[in-house]
Amino acid sequence: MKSPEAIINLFSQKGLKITPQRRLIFELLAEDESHPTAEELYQLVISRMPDVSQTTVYNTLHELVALGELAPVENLSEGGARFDTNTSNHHHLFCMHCHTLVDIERDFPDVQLALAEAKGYQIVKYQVTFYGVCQECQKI
Amino acid sequence: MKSPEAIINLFSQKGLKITPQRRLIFELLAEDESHPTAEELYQLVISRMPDVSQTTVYNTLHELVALGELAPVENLSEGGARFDTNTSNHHHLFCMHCHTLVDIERDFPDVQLALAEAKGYQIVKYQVTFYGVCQECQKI
DNA sequence: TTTCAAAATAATAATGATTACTAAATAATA
DNA sequence: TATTATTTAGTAATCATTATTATTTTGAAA
Repeated sequence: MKSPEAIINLFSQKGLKITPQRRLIFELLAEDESHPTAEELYQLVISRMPDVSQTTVYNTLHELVALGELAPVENLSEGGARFDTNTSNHHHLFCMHCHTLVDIERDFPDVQLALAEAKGYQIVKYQVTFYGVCQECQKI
Repeated sequence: MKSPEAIINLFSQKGLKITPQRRLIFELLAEDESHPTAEELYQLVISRMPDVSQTTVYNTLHELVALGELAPVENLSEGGARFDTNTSNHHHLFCMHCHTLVDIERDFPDVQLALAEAKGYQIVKYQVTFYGVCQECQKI
């Protein structure tokens, strides 16, 4: 995700206010690659600023998604929706055992649908998800 | 999905009982390609057999998934998890506007990760999802 | 066929994630 | 500094799903 400063500028431009709670959330997300759920982020937040409410976390996540700086991720794990701080088009590696999600920064240029195959859909993007078992879970 | 008769045999073999409710669910799913949610299937069910409970629908869906005859689908729409009656490895076309999901029966043989790219994961399968706008939604 | 144990059903309550609501606190601007 | 719109925390409400339980039904055995 963009730096906290960049996000702060964006929020200011849109007339959204900068609060200490939001500052902290921006900082936590800037260094995050774990595709956290709202709850996971909330736990992180209150470990540093104990009185922040869930509402604030949900609210800020929604603002970030609305601004296109954060993306909801399709996922199959429990515990709620996950968010991706990497909003560029990329792909995923999913551990079917522990539900960890890892980014893959590589293109698959041959993934193309012929016009007939697209069934009238106007294609915007595609996403490849690899399902497997991560190194840790293979040991178990 | 397999024919109702085939599913009935499977259930019998496993010691699961065949009820009129389950018969109906098997029939509805056999001819379904809409990737329904539990709720959507429940509505279909009660339109034909009004006293069936949600519990029964959820329960039967779970049994089918446990037997590998039905697959939960990753999805980004609201209204709960979707189920796929096509359990073979295939790909999807998703309308970002109306959230319709359509199967694509074609392979992308070049989607392969080199050992280093797999980051220690043991890959089981991969799934390509195309995001776009369906023909109906383009008109709006 | 009747009997019977195991399984399934319907109804209901409980849970977990998320959204809605609201009064009080705060940020940003004049 | 005063003002006003926004944000916050707390709470209740909602939606999808799971758990619980008493009753009913299935399917196999007598």
